[in-house]
Amino acid sequence: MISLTTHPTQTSRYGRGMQSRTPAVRPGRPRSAAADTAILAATRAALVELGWSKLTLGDVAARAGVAKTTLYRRWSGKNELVVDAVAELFDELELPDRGSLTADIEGVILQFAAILARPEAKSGLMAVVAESTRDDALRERIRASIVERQKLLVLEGRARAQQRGELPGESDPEAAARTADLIFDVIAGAVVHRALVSAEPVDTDWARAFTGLLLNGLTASTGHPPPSSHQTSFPRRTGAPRE
Amino acid sequence: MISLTTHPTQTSRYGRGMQSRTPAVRPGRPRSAAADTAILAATRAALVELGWSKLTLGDVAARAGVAKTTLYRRWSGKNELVVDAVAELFDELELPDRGSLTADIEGVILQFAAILARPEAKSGLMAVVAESTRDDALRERIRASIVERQKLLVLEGRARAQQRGELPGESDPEAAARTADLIFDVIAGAVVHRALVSAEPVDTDWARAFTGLLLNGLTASTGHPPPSSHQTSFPRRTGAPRE
DNA sequence: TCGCTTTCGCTACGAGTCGTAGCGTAATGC
DNA sequence: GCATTACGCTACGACTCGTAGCGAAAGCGA
Repeated sequence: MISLTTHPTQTSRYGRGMQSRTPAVRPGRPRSAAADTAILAATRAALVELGWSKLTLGDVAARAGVAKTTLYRRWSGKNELVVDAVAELFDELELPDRGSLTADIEGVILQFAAILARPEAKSGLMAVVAESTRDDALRERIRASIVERQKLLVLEGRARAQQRGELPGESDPEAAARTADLIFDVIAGAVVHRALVSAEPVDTDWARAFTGLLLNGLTASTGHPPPSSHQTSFPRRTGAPRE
Repeated sequence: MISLTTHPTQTSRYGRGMQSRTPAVRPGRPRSAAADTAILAATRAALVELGWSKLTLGDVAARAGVAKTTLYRRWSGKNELVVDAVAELFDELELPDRGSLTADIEGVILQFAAILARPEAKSGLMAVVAESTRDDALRERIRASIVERQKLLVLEGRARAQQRGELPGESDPEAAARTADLIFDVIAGAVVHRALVSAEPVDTDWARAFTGLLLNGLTASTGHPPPSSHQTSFPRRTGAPRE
């Protein structure tokens, strides 16, 4: 929660975390931080009720109890506003140590899917990504506030797996970075495609099958689902399997 | 090429290939098939120049040399029009036999990426997918005219690989279908994510690395260096197609 | 308490888009 | 000829956009 009416906001216009070194205190009336949270919440509510295309800034302003001009003073348009509103949904994304690489991957898949299942994320995220194909500044905003945090989970999970001895250490740092980018695109892309394009649920069964594919590959585990135990061809799972 | 002015179009409004058994010939003046192709081409041109958000139906009509009302008589709105316009881009998608599963996968990845690299596909496809999260009819239209054709390639590639002995035959048809859906989401999702979210090129290097991951899994081949160096605690089922 | 500065709420505005209605005309089949 | 449908064109109300201008409010320092 942001402290209320104490310090100026100035995170919204300049893009989450950018925190460009502007003078800490400016003369004049400070911007209401409460208005920021109200606007972003109103934006998500409007996304749920109306979806991206029918969402208007006038409507958002009315929901937030704020003048339309105030909205335009803080965000340059619909795209930037929705990015910030959706980005807050990803604050809950984290990677608790579940004891094994398999469990960690399954966990992050399900967490990511849980966010994507929310209607305000569905309709908002894809729309701004679509817009970002013609707007470099918007893409950078998305990358900094949403994508980068997801990628960090991949790096964290790999480091943890290497520490456990489940994955070999990396000799070439450049190749390691490429591999991490690849893994990230595969995981995030597959989950998004399953949830939004195929429009089928990302449940534990799917997450388990996907994780098996990711670790063992096609040639090993095609069409041999676990007989009755929910264990794949993997020999061991160290951590306690979340009851 | 569609034959010109001979038979009524009636594919556009009812969705590519649906071909509902309407009376083959209706009384009155038939719809101009030439207008259809002109409108769809104009839509793609407008997507390139303006992008999704700034594309207006009035502009498309003007480009196509057609009255705006004609456009509304054939398509119910922007979404449906763009789906049909983008769907034609996927007509070139096919799966020539490249001799091995590895080569087939790499080939389809690069083909798919080549389509996604075109600006009219970039900005249009993601936008309609975003809209489809709140419009079941639109999602079905996308599925029938775009997604299903991609999925067929996966099935074809697997059948070919099984015939070569590169993949085991499927005993349970239901599990086989689930696996095919999984593979499809992984491939299509990863390519889309790489191209649109990460905004980095899908070149042969990336396609090769991705294919390697897909076939062998993470535990085997992370990175280019010799696979013999570090071995994990996991048993490796390699190479030979287990019957 | 008084200025100074910036934000806020409000109203109003021109510009642009939307989707539809109405009309006369063109193209097909009977 | 007839009936039926598609087409081009014009016009329209409704809506959204993004901005401008204004007076009031909320901070800070003297």
